[in-house]
Amino acid sequence: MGDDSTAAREPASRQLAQQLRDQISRGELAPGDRLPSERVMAEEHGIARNTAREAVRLLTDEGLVTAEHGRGAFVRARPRLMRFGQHRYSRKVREETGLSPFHAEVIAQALTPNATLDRIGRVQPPAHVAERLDVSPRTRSVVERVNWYFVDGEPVQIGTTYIPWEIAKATELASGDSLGAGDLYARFEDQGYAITYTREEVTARMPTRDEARDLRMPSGVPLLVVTHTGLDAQRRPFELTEFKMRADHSGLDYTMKVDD
Amino acid sequence: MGDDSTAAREPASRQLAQQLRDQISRGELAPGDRLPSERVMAEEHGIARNTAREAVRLLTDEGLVTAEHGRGAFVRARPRLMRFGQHRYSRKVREETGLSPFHAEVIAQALTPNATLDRIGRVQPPAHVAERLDVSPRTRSVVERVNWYFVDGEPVQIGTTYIPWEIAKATELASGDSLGAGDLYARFEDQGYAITYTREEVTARMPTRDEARDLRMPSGVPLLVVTHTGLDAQRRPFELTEFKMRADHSGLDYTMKVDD
DNA sequence: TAGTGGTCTAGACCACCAT
DNA sequence: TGGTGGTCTAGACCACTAT
Repeated sequence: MGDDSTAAREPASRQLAQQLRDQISRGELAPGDRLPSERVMAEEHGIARNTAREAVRLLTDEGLVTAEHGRGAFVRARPRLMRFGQHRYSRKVREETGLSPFHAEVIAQALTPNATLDRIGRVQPPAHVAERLDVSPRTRSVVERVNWYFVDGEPVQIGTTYIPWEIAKATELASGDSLGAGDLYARFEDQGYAITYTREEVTARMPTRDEARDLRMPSGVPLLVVTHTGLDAQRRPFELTEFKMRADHSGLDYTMKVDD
Repeated sequence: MGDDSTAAREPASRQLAQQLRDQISRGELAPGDRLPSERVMAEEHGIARNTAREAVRLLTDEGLVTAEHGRGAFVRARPRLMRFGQHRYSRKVREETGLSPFHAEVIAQALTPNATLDRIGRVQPPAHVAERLDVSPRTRSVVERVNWYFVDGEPVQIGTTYIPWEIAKATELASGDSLGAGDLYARFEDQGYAITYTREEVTARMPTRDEARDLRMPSGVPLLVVTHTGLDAQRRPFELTEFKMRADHSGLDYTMKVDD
């Protein structure tokens, strides 16, 4: 802060946190650098280790720093932000590359994508899914496909796709077999559902412990939750995917026409 | 957890946190309920107060609980989520209601909106703004308008709008006077810029201390950051607004046509 | 093995809120 | 005033990483 009378009223842990924040913003501590150890900072500032520890915690909660057990606390390097927009559903992209939207987007950024089908089954849809897909929530009437998405080997997104059973049955969409060229949306087109509109509902929240573990998320990183509904030319919904993305790796970028 | 061998390996603070999580998800602790005090939980579980405190902290970091100094720790009530979409820029909505996009949206949800112009000035645009507005970053060539948005008296969004000086000069856009009927986008239309396309870039991150204070954000709530660019029919950018929204109050809801 | 962060103890005092 | 969360101390042992 610089102002003595103000600083003196601040708890020691916050003063130390502010000092570290300043060093980071001035570049004295660069991304990837290790902070002094808690014990060292405690001794240097004449405070208890727990107080220094609290300072580091404040910074990890802000997403500025990540602590690694046994190694130290490091200034977070901002990974390249991948931006996903509505053109990931483009037919042209699909036909020209034969790739899924995710693969096309990641390759376009000169990184290495990978996706795996983690789980597939026939389930009762959650209420918000049933509502958007216009199916009954009380029957096992949708196929659920859980996909994990990786960039350079690191998991960055988990996508759960729900497809009405009437559409998916007797196709690769329900069987778990390879989806073939053009991936998911090409198979929908085979069934007469060409994706024409997409509704994207976006929220953010902190991950649960399980989500943080699955996506190897450092603390202080929120989850971006995108509920995507695929609609055909008649605006009939035929597919819903809920994406959970690490907000430090992924963002969204939509360009759309404004309603009249 | 229920599984002794697993639970025994979990630290006491996490075990207590999990127990509280379970009580919340079972409804035994309902939104708004106060948790037992740290001292009470410590005694009941035969642990130190700091250990019970750590359990509560884990829950606040997940956004499940908020602690209030001197009062207690409470199960967070999920406020109604407001959804903002591209129709907030609709000319029809504007002309029929005479309201700004924000006002129209909040009133539609039966809540009370309020917005104030906090600051206005002529500045050098930040690099990402200059790039998107296609103006030079080295001159004081954009008007910056900082608006605060309130729902039922609570601040929920801060929007910073940048307008090229050539467009804003000699209009209410630059003077800080009332914008009149139809608000911002009606004034752009006066200048020959009818909003036709909108580009919306969405990311999420934890708030800084200042942002958390300004928006009175409890810990464990991320910030949704939306960079909106307004484009006319020729896809010329004429305005950029960066919204910072409390992710627990606001979400986004876009429906758009998929690119060919 | 030495050094790091992760967890925990058993206290203490302060700041805030309700009564 | 008594109870709450917020901060702090001065230790301790454990779990993990690197050498």
